[in-house]
Order: sequence, then structure tokens, then C-alpha cells
Amino acid sequence: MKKLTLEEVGKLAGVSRATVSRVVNGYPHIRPEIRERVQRVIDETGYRPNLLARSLASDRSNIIGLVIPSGAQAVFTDPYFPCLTQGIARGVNTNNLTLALFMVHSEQEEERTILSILGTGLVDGLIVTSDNKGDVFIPELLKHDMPFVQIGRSLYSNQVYRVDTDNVTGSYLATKHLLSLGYQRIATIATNRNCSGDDRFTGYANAFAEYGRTIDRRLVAYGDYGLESGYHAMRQLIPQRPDAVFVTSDTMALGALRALQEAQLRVPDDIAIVGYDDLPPAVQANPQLTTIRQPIEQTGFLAVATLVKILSGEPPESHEIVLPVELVVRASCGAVRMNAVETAGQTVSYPVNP
Amino acid sequence: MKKLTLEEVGKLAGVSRATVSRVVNGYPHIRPEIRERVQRVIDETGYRPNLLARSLASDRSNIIGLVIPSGAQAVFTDPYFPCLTQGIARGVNTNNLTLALFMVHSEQEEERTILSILGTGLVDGLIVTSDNKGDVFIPELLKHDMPFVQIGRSLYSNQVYRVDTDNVTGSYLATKHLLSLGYQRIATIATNRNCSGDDRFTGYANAFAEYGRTIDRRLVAYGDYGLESGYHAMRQLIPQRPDAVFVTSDTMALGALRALQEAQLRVPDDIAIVGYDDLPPAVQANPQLTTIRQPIEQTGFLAVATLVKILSGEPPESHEIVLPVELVVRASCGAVRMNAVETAGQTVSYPVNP
DNA sequence: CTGAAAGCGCTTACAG
DNA sequence: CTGAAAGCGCTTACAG
Repeated sequence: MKKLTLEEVGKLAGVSRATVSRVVNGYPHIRPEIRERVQRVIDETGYRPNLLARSLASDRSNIIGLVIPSGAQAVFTDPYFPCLTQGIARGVNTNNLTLALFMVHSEQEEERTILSILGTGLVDGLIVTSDNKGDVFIPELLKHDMPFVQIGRSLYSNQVYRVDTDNVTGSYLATKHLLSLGYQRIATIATNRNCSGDDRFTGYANAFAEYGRTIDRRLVAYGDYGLESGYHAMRQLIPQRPDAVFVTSDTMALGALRALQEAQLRVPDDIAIVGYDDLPPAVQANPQLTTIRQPIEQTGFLAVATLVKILSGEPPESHEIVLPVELVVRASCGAVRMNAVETAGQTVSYPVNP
Repeated sequence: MKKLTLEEVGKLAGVSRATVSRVVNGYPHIRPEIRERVQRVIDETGYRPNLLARSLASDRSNIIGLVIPSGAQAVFTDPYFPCLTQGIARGVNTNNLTLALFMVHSEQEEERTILSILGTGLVDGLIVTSDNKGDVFIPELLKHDMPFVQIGRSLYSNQVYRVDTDNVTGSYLATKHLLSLGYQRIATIATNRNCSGDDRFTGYANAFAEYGRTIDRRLVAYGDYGLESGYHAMRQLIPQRPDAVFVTSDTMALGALRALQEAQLRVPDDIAIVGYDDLPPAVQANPQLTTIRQPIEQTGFLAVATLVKILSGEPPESHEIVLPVELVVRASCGAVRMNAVETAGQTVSYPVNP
């Protein structure tokens, strides 16, 4: 099964290589009989065009890169990245592209990655998943005119195309939910490591503002999105006697649950808890955990769609797409106080625009 | 920041493009002053070679592909793929390669993926993560002489290079552990969807054989590695009154735990449970779950190393690398019967070769 | 509608 | 040790 070239296929079909190229690429103005003859040879020989040669000649690789920076340590523990990647892969397949995955593990690799991406003609564009505030890649990409779409938010958000989920509204809904149930001492486990953490704290604050309440700083603890950090933050909060806690990531919420369990505090009788993120296996295993559900897979898909538009020279009008999230209420969060019979163990979705 | 070519760099340095090429590629026999002069121009101009052109000319893309077939639905819920990908990415970075990710979502996409990979010159080789018995890709790859390394085991295992974890021994250890604790009715939740499922059942059977015990078919239930399936399988087993259960995946184990909880059965007093796989967040959230830990990340890394060897024309002697696993004993599985004070909540590793 | 030809940016024998 | 030249397999104006 030797590799054929356009030239050879042309010879077999009795036409020039240019004509074969046109047939392969679906160029319209070709005499039908010629097209068929060529197509038959292609089918019979199983000819496949060399993608590298095509890319070189056309100055388009049809490869897009997905960059996962080293800051994103959660890659292992959090289904966030798998879901996102799934969506991106779906987008890539839909648009007949190839996906190159750049995972950065250390700071040295950051430099190396940038170098191997920029100016090498390998990728047409990038999707950058970086929610860290001190972002290394964006300035470089901007400087080199590398087309890209950012997932999440960063300091550069207003200069770039990005797609994100609505973290502010999500946290607002979560907090408001607890407020509306009458909880008085609503703590939060936040994070200040990244922009989504900031946004989620903003949502918490917004709900408090709406209810004319002020935030008690002693009821605010910080974690790093990791399970352990949720555990420690909760242990730190318990002495403050919160009657509810909004944990800004489900992974941390699982840690927090462990701390509550250790402290013999029952959920939701002694304390209500609301998480964020919807980690499939863990959350399903805790069917009581009320949480905010985000359309992560869709985020990835839309990021690709946006990048494709940019690459085709028809960038979208708006620089940002912010996807709605929803509050999924289950038994943990004061369902007992709401209506135990109706809600316990059930899933109730709240619309985003209340 | 216009894109420079070798030719232009050569002009600036007063040498031919061939010489610049040799400097860029670290060719040894070059007069030092020339090398320096060229290198300076490269540094000053920020010249980066066009990877596509290089690939075309050298017939080596330095891109390897990672294929995740549609059978692997667990991509979302299981940290297995993220961990593996992490290891592969580390291997790719270490070997100065680029990783192309091919995620297949449907059967139609399978064909499309094969076509876009095979005979297009895009990838030098592949890593195929397919543990399904009815594997679609392997025969095609074999037919087209595409170099590849398989992760896991399949019907073609003896014809291909592969790296895997030791599923048979892992399950053997898990089961033996329960047997050695004196449990009499040790059920299992197995799966017959893939080869690792077969291997894990074999390990279960091996341990029974070693103890001169026969397997009670009524204590064998099947799931699909999903959480729900674990739940249903456990519900099915409960009427058979097992006193222990070996669940061949932690995701299913979480489902099983839920079923036990619903049935008001306490772990480990009423029934002991041992899982498999070590899903970080979920398992950490259940610190009682004894499980088998596999070196997944390392599996990915070694797969890349193996592929690199194959591509360099020095394939490894053995066609398979099987990595050891370990039993991590925690409180759930009859630790109480062992030595509650010493083992409860602790992690005890058993070596693979007992 | 089709072909001859230039060109994409590199590598790599081949001379010297 | 270095350069001129052929070649990798495509695309794409340009003629006709």
C-alpha cells in the first residue's frame, strides 16, 4: 500500500495533478466525466492527500491547539477538563480540524510550549484555558497575532475573544437560594487564585447586597479548589457557627462535607451546603449536594466555533459569550425546611433569569 | 514580526540556507565562528523554523496521535483518561513531540478519524487507548503499517506493542485480601465489556482457586463501569446476602455504596467492600474505601517512550509492559476485624509480589 | 474547464 | 566545512 501522490493519481486518470487536486478539494467547475474518472481512481487506489504538503502550500494547517497551562493542577481530580476537552473535540470534529493538545507541567515547559507553537506554522489558532490571573500566554499570543479564544476570564478578558460560564450569576443564585430559605449565617469557601473565584465571590456578595445584608468576613474562608483545602477551610469555619455554607467548587464541597461529618454536624439539619461545578461521580455519590451546574462541554464546543469564525475572517460581533448556569436543588440545602416530601432527593432546576 | 525563512536568515548571516539549517538542527561539523554568526542572527531575529515544511522535507512530523475511541464513554466521569493523558503529555514534552488528540464520539466518526490519520503523513505514530473487545482501529493500523502502542489489552494484544497495568494481580490481591480476612460470601461486581474487565474477573477467580474455593455465580453481578450500574448490580446482589464485595471499579463502588446505604447495610460491619481504580476526588471523599491503585500516569508516559523507540527503529524487546499495582487498605474492608486501632483510616500498601 | 509552472520552507545527498 | 540544487507533495494564479 504505497503512498500515492497527486501526480501519480493524475497519471492513472490521464489528467494533470492540478485537476486531481481540484477534484479532491471539491472545486466546482470540472467536466463531470473527468471528475468521475478521477474520483474512480481515487477510490480504487485509496489515495489520501498528504496533509503536511497541503498545509505548507495553502498556509493553513487546519490544526488548532488547546493549551492547558501549568496553573491548572486540577486536571486530574476535576472532570472540568475532560468535559471541556470533550466539547472541544466535538467542535474540532464538526469543523474538520485536528486538535493538538499542549499540556504544560512546569514553568520551563511554558517557554518551550510557546516557542513550539508560535511562528512554526503548526497551528492556525488556539484555545487557551487559563483562568489564572497572572497569565503567561496571552501577551505572547497577542504580540504574535496568533488567533485564539480564551476559555474563562483573565486580566486580558476585554481584549480577547472568550467564552465562559456565568460565574457571577451562578454564585448569586446559590447564595440567594440560601438567603431565601432564611439562613442567617451563610459562610462561603471561596478562592482568590483565579478569576472565576473572584466572579463567584462577587455573586455571593451581590446576593447579600440584594438582601441588604453585609458579609461577615469571619464567615469567608479560602481554598484552592482542591479537596483538602475544602476540608481545612470548613474546619476553620465551624467555630464561627455558620448555619449554611456556599462552597465555590464541588471538589472543595466534598472536603467540607468530610469536615462536617467529623464534627458530627448533620446536613442539612445542622448546616446547609451548596456546591458549585457538578463533578459527575462524586456529586452523584452525594445525591444530597445542591450545586450549580455549568454547561462545560458546550463551552468547549462554542470556543471552537468562535475560533473557526475568527480564522475564516468573520469574527463574531461580541467579544464574549457567557453561558447560563443553573441551580440544581437537592436535599442537602434545607430541603427539609422547604418541603421535605417534595424535594428530598429530587432535582429541581432554577432558570438563570429569575 | 514577519515570518523569516531559512533563506532570509542565511542572507543576513552571509551564508547559505543549508548552513543555517545545519545550525538550527545542531549539525556538528560547522566552523565555530560561522555557527556563532548564524546563531546570533537567529537569536536577534527570533527565527523559528516552519514545522510543516520541515516535516514535509524530512518525512517526519514529530506529531503522535492519541486515539480515544467512542467506546470509552467514561471519559467524563473517570479520572482515568485525564491521568493517562497527563502522562502521555509528559512523555510527549520530554521527547519534543507534539500531541494530536483524536476523540471519537460516534461510529461515523470512527471512519472519519481513521481516514484523517492514515496515509496523510500527519502523525508518525499513535497511542491507542482501546480496551474494548471489538476493536475497530487496530486491524486498520496493522494493515497500513502505522506504528502504534496500545494501552490496555485487546484481542490483538499479542500482535502489538502495549502497556498495561496488572489487572489480574490487582484483582487477585483485592480478593485474596477479603479471603484472608475470613469472609465467606465474597461477591463481585464485574464487567464483561472489555478486556480489563475479563482480567479482573480472572484475578478474582485466581484468588478463589488458591483458597480452594469455588465461585458462586449468584454472587457475580455485572456493570458497565458506570456509577448507576454499580448501584443496580449491588441491589441485585444484596438479596444473596454477601458479606463482602469486590467491585472492579471505584466508580461502580460508589454506586454500590449508595445501594448499601439505602439498604441500611453498614460498611464494614455488615459488609466489606473493596474497589478498584482510585478515582481521586471520590475516593478521597470516601476514606474508608479500600482499593487497588494503578500507576495510570506512568502508563501513559511509558507508552510514549515505547512509541519513540519504535519510531527510532529500536523497538523494545518485549511486546508488552505490564505495570504493578498495589492494594491500598483502608478502614472499610474489615479493618475492624484486622486491627481497628492500627488500620482504621490509614493507608497500608501491599506489595504486588506477595 | 484544464494544464504548465511557480512556489510553500524546509532537508539532504552530492560536489568540491 | 559549505553551497547549489533537487525534492518533499501539495495549491493556485496564470494562460489558454
